[in-house]
Amino acid sequence: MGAMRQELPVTSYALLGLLTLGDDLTGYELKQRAHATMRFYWVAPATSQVYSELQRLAERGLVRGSGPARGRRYTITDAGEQALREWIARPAEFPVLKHSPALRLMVGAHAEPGQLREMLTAYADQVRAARADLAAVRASLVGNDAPDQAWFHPSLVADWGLAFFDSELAVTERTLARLPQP
Amino acid sequence: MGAMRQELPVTSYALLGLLTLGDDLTGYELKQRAHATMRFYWVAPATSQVYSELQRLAERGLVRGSGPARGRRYTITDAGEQALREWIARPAEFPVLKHSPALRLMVGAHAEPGQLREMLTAYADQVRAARADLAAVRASLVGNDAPDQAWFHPSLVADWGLAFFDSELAVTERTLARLPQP
DNA sequence: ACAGCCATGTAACTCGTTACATGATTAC
DNA sequence: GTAATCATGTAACGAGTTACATGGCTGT
Repeated sequence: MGAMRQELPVTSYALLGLLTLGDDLTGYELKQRAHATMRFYWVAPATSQVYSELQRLAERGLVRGSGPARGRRYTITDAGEQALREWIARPAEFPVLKHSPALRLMVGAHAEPGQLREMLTAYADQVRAARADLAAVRASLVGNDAPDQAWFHPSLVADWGLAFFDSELAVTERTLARLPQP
Repeated sequence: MGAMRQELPVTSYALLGLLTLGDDLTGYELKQRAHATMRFYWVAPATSQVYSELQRLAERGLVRGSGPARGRRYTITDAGEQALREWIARPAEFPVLKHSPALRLMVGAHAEPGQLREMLTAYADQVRAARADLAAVRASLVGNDAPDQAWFHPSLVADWGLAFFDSELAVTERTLARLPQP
């Protein structure tokens, strides 16, 4: 019967991907996991979206829910794994960055003196906090992150994120040093 | 006459900010400028959105259009500059990254061998191309980028973007080296 | 008993996109 | 003359958000 191969947004594949790591999840747990890990290099969808996305994936036959309506656990199906493999093979979109501190810096000529310094130091603090969160995630993968183990690819991505945060910190400090001193 | 201080999305301020650099622009030119510069750290809005955004900004009194309907040029108003200053002073949102290559890497366990290498080398090429585009923008600012000159802040942002691309390139290569060799 | 977390959804809305339409001007 | 670029929009749509509603379970 017809494959009903409608296009799905990337976030659908992201959630589908989370279901391939570890075991079956409820919608609630999936939302938690997305927030804990995926938010560092993709957006973490709103709670309501996780549920509607799961329904759509179930309609498409890419996940299967089992158990009572409350506490129902979702598993990726063979068709889901197939769809995921096809998505991986497609050319990757170029990353989209929405960098509000940089945007503010661009119009910094209109800021009061000192405002940019404040903004950048606050940003550096946020980056350090995010980096610490991600470092904790990365630490939890240690011991199972060899090339033939389950957390190999997730740990590659976590390291990527850590490098991004390190780069952001370095640039922020370099930029602070280039601003007119108070 | 109440201030009609409705919230605006960040993209509105981004476009408003572009109008403070250089001279008045038509919608068409604004779209070009956004694509040439802003896309590196914010999304470049679709053409149609630029026009509707300009209409909204005009309704709010933040920009003023003058001239015939065709070729009309928009200037930021005093109220617009005020709104921009207030926006700069607000706490900056944490950057949002939608990193499709990293997302694919996360589920790399389901990819055919070699697929990840292909994806990452293709990504590195894209990054190099984007970096070259941005480097050209940066070069055009040289000579007017001292702290008291017009392109000081834009050049800070351009350098930020170049550092981001350099970091991405380095991480991509490091990740390639960690993948099982073919 | 009450707070907080677990768990699932609906409704309304905004942002931003693609596809399309239209026509003028410029380059070759 | 015809292709490309300049220039401005409308319409339909989709993704994703916030606000809200509902109720069970758990710890204190």
